[in-house]
Parts: sequence; C-alpha cells; structure tokens
Amino acid sequence: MSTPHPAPVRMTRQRAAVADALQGSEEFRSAQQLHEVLRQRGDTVGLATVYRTLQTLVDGGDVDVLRTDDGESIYRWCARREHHHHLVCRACGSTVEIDGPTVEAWAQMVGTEHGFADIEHTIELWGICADCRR
Amino acid sequence: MSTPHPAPVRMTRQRAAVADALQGSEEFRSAQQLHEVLRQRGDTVGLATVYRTLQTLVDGGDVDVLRTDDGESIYRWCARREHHHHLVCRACGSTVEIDGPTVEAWAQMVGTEHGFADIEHTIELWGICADCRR
DNA sequence: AGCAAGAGTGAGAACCATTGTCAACTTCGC
DNA sequence: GCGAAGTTGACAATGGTTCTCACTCTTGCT
Repeated sequence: MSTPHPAPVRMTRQRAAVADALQGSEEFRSAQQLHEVLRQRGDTVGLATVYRTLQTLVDGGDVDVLRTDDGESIYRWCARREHHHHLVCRACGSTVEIDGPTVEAWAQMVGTEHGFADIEHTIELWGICADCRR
Repeated sequence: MSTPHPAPVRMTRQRAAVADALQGSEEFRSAQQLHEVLRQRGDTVGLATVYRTLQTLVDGGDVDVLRTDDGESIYRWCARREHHHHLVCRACGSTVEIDGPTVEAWAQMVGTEHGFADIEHTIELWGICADCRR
C-alpha cells in the first residue's frame, strides 16, 4: 500500500474565520448559524465553504459534531481531543464536556457480550441549563 | 382546560400493512426500505403514508426511531415499551434491546450535578453483528 | 344496509440541510 | 515572482422528509 498523499492544508482567510468563530463560543452551533455569525461580523464566507471547513475540522479532530432531534448537524470546538461526551442545553446550545469511564466500559462489555465487533457508541445528554431556567 | 379532542385513529389497510411489516423484522428499517418491502409484498402504500404512519406509531410509543450517521431515520417495533436502548448492527440493522440501570442513574446524576434540568439522554451502541462478520 | 362526517390516502410539489460542480482565485514552496 | 495545486463561491443538484389537496375509505348512527 503506497503512502496516500497527505493532503496539505492551506491557511486561508475563510478557514481562519470559521475556526475563530467556533473557538469564540462554548455552544454547539449549526453550519447555518455560523455562516450567519460570520456574515454579521463582516467575514463573508460562502455557505459551502463553511460546510467544507467544518468537515475538515471534524476530520482533524478539532471539532465535534452532534445531530439535533430534527437532523441538523451542530458543531463545537472542544477543549479535549480525547473521546468524550456532552451535556448540551436544548435551549441555548451551551455545553459541558463529560467523560464517564464507567459508561465506556459498560458499552464495550455489552457489545462484545452479544457478539458484536467494532463497537462504537453515541452517548449525549440533553437538558435545560441553569441560565435558561432563570 | 377542556379535554382536547382525543383524535380518533382509524384502522386502514395501509396502517395494518406497515405495522405488520415492522413487526415482522428484528431490524431497524428506514421508511424507504419499508416502503419497498411493502411494494414487493404487494401491499402498495404511498411513501407519504408510510412516513405518516411511522410517525403515528412513534408518537404512540409502539415504535422506536434512531438516526443513522448520515441522518436517515430508522424504525423498529420494540418488544418493551419502557425506556431502553439498542445495540444495532451497522451492516444489517439487526438489533438487541439493552437496558442499563447504571447508565440511567449516571446520566441523571451528571446532569443535575451541572445544574441542568429536564435531563434526557441518547445512548445507542453500534457494531457489526456475528452474522455479518462471517 | 344507507348515509354523512371527517379521518386517511396518494401523487407530486415543496422544503431544506447538505453536497457537488467548475471556473476563477489564493497560497506556498522554490 | 512564478506556477502548481489547493480553495473558494455562486448555483445546481441531492435526497430524505413533509406539505397540499382532491378523492377515498372507515366509523358511528339510523
């Protein structure tokens, strides 16, 4: 198997803008929301580019994606690159990073116990944060 | 507050067909797959009707919905109506119903611990089942 | 059985988030 | 400064899901 081209990544105004917008918020945001934020901020970036950049960031492990109930993808720049989960506010998107060693182990065990391989899991918590409850 | 009309539900050939198709499989299936299954079986049902019926069944608690990685909704008639989770085969959709009292408690605790209310959680396991690994 | 009321259905249009297209434009190594 | 190749943006195209609306059944009542 020959080395697949490492695909060089260039720094562009658009990428910097998207990354900056993401790093500036604790909340999970949809691509469309980010696109709007950038527009208002003056950093005009094409919607397609926002999507592409987000995908790149996700692939690179800098950003996490989640699916809302209605199927929209929402993104967030996460502090820790290691595997972790989220406790997200349904109202404002505000998020707390969570990790649960116990749950990880449980998922793995239940999976193999039933003869499944390559086990992955989706574990996300949703609620209404203290601020939104005021 | 006066009793809102209970919305009577009528039994129709289409609903019976969809329910039957669902009850006949252990697997999670997409609306489109079910539509195709019904067509081949001779029970022609409009795609829109399949979607509507599935939604009704979900609302009634007879059917569970999940979202695949690519955003498609998949449905399954579940044996237990109580809250539970799933271990789903990424290849064939075959499913095992799971429950984890520990996890439930953990989710609840983590949530309140961070000041969140109305806590819900999404916990699903994905893997490749023994059969698909042959 | 006969009937009327209104829930249910289907074909196709409409939605809408996301992805593909492709010519024009930048970035970066030399 | 040059040029190869990665990037971008406007717009078309996808694809799952929902909406529309005229027509068809199920149901309850007689």
